[in-house]
Amino acid sequence: MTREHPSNPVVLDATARQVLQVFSEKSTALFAPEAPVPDMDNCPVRDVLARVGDKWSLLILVTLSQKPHRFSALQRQVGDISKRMLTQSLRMLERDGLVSRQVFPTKPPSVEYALTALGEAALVPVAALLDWAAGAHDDIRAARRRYDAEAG
Amino acid sequence: MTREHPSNPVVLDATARQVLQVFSEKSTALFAPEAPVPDMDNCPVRDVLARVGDKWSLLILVTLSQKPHRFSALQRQVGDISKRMLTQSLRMLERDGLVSRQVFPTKPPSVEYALTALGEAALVPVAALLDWAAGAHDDIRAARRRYDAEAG
DNA sequence: CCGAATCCCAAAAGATACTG
DNA sequence: CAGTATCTTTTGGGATTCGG
Repeated sequence: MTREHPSNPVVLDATARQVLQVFSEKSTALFAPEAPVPDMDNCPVRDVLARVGDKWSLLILVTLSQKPHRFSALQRQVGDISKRMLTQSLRMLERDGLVSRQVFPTKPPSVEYALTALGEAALVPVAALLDWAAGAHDDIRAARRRYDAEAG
Repeated sequence: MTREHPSNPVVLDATARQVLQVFSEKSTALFAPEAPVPDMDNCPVRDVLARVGDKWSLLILVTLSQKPHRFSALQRQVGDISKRMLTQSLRMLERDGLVSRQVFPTKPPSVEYALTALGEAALVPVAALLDWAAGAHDDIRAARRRYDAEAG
């Protein structure tokens, strides 16, 4: 399988590329005299990738995409997540407007978490990425075997 | 802006959802008596998300999508990445078959990194995700302001 | 039942110095 | 130039305890 240089010129469109420039915070870090805030707030990609990349957020979003869940039900469904991380993850998702939190002042109280419209929209490109990942998995494993074989 | 429950039933297709089930390694962890390998190898999603989620891989892939780069050029382009992390990230990307590494035994030696066909293919769904992130950024920031305002 | 607060460990990643 | 080796700092995340 002799691999030639892929010469397709462009993969990313202009928007994506520009967005990724912002992904690196170097420029603002260099220009800021006192670096007021490492402005995570100004970078859309870091925002979204921070959620996609962490261990639990995606799993929570997917679970909620099936139906709204209460805290404990959510924990059981996800399985091996601690209350601490579940709370923490939910707070971040709620803060970003991807998940809604509604308290029912019953006794004992119950809290219901659900996806917002924004949260559902987020899952669309994420699902596309996962589909690609599923399809490319064999290629990746093959590449990995090759690599590990020739250079242990 | 009163937000009602989003009631669109399905966001993820079957493949994506099934794939995400595997994302959690709980089941295998529970069933394995001695847990031989936490089989990262058998989970396509963890594989790909591990790359997408970390700080540098995406930036490297995008930089390489413009043209092949040598090691130092790549480091300068990315900006604030250390040689250590650049090496480490490149090794993972190479191992997964997303990036190729070609050594020219000149003196001093030079090494050229480039995207493989698989690497370029990966950028397609990634770009879609980034586009969504760029579009949703305003909504996310707005949600964040609201959240921080009402519950400092 | 839902969560906040604290402690503590292990992994990730930056800084620095050295090598073929 | 293109890394490797080592050290230190930072972060993520589990366990436990407490409160509303």
